[in-house]
Amino acid sequence: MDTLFSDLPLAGVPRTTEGRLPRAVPPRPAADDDATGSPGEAPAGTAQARDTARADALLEGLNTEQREAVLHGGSPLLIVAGAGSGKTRVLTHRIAHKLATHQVRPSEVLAITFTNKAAGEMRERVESIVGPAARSMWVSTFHSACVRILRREHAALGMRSSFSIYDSADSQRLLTLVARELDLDVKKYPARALASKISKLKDELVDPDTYAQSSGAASGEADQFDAVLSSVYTRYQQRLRAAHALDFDDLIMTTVHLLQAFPEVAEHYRRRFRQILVDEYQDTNHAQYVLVRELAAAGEQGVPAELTVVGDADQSIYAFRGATIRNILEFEADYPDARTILLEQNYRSTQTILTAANAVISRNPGRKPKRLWTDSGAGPQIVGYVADNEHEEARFVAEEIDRLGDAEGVRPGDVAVFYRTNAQSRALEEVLIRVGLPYKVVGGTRFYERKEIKDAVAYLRAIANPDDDVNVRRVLNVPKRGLGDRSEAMIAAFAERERISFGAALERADEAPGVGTRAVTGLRAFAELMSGLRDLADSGAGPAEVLGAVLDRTGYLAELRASDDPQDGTRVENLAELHAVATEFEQAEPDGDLTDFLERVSLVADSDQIPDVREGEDVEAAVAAAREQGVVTLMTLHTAKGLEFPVVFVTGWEDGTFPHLRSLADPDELAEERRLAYVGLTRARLRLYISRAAVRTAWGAPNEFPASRFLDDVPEELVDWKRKESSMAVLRAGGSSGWGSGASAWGGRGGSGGSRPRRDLDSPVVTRKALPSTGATFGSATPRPAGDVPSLEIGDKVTHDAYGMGTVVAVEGAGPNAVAKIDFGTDGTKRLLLRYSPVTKL
DNA sequence: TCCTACACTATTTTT
DNA sequence: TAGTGTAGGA
Repeated sequence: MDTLFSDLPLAGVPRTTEGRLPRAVPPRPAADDDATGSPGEAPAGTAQARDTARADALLEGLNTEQREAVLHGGSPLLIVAGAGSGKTRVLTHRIAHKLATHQVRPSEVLAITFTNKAAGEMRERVESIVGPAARSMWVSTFHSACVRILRREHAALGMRSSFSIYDSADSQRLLTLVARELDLDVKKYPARALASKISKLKDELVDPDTYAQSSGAASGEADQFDAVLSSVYTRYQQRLRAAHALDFDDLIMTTVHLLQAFPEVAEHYRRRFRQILVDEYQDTNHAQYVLVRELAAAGEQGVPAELTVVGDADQSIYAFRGATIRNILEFEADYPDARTILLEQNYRSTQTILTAANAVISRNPGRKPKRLWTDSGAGPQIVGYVADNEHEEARFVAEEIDRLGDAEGVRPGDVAVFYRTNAQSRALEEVLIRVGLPYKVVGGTRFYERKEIKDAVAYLRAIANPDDDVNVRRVLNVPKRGLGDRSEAMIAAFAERERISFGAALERADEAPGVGTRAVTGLRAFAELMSGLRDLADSGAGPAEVLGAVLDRTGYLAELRASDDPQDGTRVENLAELHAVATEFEQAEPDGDLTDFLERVSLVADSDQIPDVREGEDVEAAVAAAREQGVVTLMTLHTAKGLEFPVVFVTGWEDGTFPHLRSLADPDELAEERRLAYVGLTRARLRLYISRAAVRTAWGAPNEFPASRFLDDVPEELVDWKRKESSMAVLRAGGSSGWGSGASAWGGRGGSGGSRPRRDLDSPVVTRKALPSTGATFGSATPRPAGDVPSLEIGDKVTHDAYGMGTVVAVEGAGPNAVAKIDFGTDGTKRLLLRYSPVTKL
């Protein structure tokens, strides 16, 4: 359906619109319109007929509401799109329809999403309908759109156009510098906390001056924390400005301020964008809301752009990052003549799944009623499972995937496993490795957050923007070149005194007081290194070449290659990957310079753009398998938003895991957890599994968790429980009383296993014997009795349940606390606490 | 200046 | 447990 017109020549779309509408914006140059290379002008009648046909075809296969959403015009539109209700389709068809009926030209369209991925998909889908003319639309994330505007208007802001973009790690670094400068107690004011406070202020468009006023800091009436925060914020912002840098939140806030401070700039964009669409509107924060409002305001010509927002308050799961459901709930109040269209028909899931999801979400207070439905039938029951611990849970998942493969031809690529926190992936991974199911973990530590990548990128940033203090200082002594804290502090002090940037001070290192001669030599060498690299970049070398020079000339690569730490091998590969990304960039954008590349890197931290080959994995086999069957996808519930899979496992339904412990006390946070559950459930198309573990090991210690309260909300008859109670619950019930006295009933039992200090509930030796639960000894969180710990020596061969064969390379400690360092070959070298590790001496 | 030992902390995170 | 950051010694 989306490719409906992919075979039609569509050059006529923009051409016939030319001059039809009086526009302040000059017609786009022919280059844009001629992109399809179609020669000559089609006869008007034919073109018109064709356009009409095309527009009509865009409505085919849509339900009534979808059709209305595509056709609506003349006032702001809110599309409340339930999960799986075909929202992207509606959005893309709406754009295509506006184009086909000449209500708008491609260059007048601004479509905003939250992820690059979503933007890419939308662009692709519109392009497949409309053709290459779609390329002159702005389809981008909030942040990219803002960068685009800011680069264009940098002069008005007094910034260089190659300004740096700081990600959250960079801003924390800068905040650490600021905190040190202000002599703050780092325990009392951790950079993390300061960063999050400042981020929130920026989300609310509160600049340092305003905050100084409103917090009372300016008049000395603020409490201590606010006063400190105020001065940190002020200083932080000064340093950003001096470094020609903007953090993520600045991108939005500064753009808003720009539009508000320079009416002629605002006017330009208001004239340009006549059709503004915002996806995932429930995830917008205040700053983004104001940005949209500014852009969609009526300009001097008095006609506001047509605004369409799409969202679902029930899928708002980013309140902790400043998103406010308010924006979507109050849309009609914000835009009084707005029209609201509800999309409730779901095209993704079975009715069983939808009923469960509806039931869970309906418990949220203050929610606008909405019920998803489908006409695709009930489908199979949801399968429930209660495991004794997370390893058992993982084993259940793996076995079930395997079984589905045999019984129903389900491929690994059809399956996704969700969990609340990243740490939960470990148990799952261990088992998947063991049973040989190919998988990938989406999210987690992302490519661009790895140390070596950040180092390399820091060099590039420092080259592109010599005043970028944070990045210059980051690489000053990386790799080690004898420039320690002292030298750095001296230069920083000198820079401060001279009111120049750190980078500029470096150039005059010999003038700086207090720097030893040896350090001066090193500093000078570093300054020369940097200016050599800058010359290279200025001479027109592409990002890949500059990157290559960085890695060579700094000795960074050489140092990694010389290292015998196996991790460093991976680092080299990652850098090679970065180089490949740069090369690709050069090919895709021959005109792009270093700044453009850095912008891409800063704004596209999308992990799934980088093929994630795990350590020790046979690359070719993985790729081949992935191509044929796909791989099981592991990710957090947050990451799962917007995706769908035929088979979905939502694991960890325990109070304390999901809903997360930190949310239990706060009704608002609990409501957000519930929405997260809703998001998770509605990802499933056909088969849905929910599972929980009675005992989960979280940061070292096993803990017992009761069943998630959300489970109570899933109607009983929808769930086929394969196992309804944990072994312990059964034991307890059989013992004396039920839940309440469980802990005491088990108190004092722990001593049986030996001298271990232990909690009363992790006596799995007993449990397992008492109840033949589910088979083989599992996982590593099951401590063995002290006598069972194998005594190992260097050189011993061992086998590990997950990692296979290995050789002991080091042993630390003895008895129950013995730790062995074991080389598992391709799986790397691991440090294992033997008491908790399934290691057997051979 | 660099290395090691210890202490601390520990959601979710589209950009 | 594991990863990170800070403090103190060589």
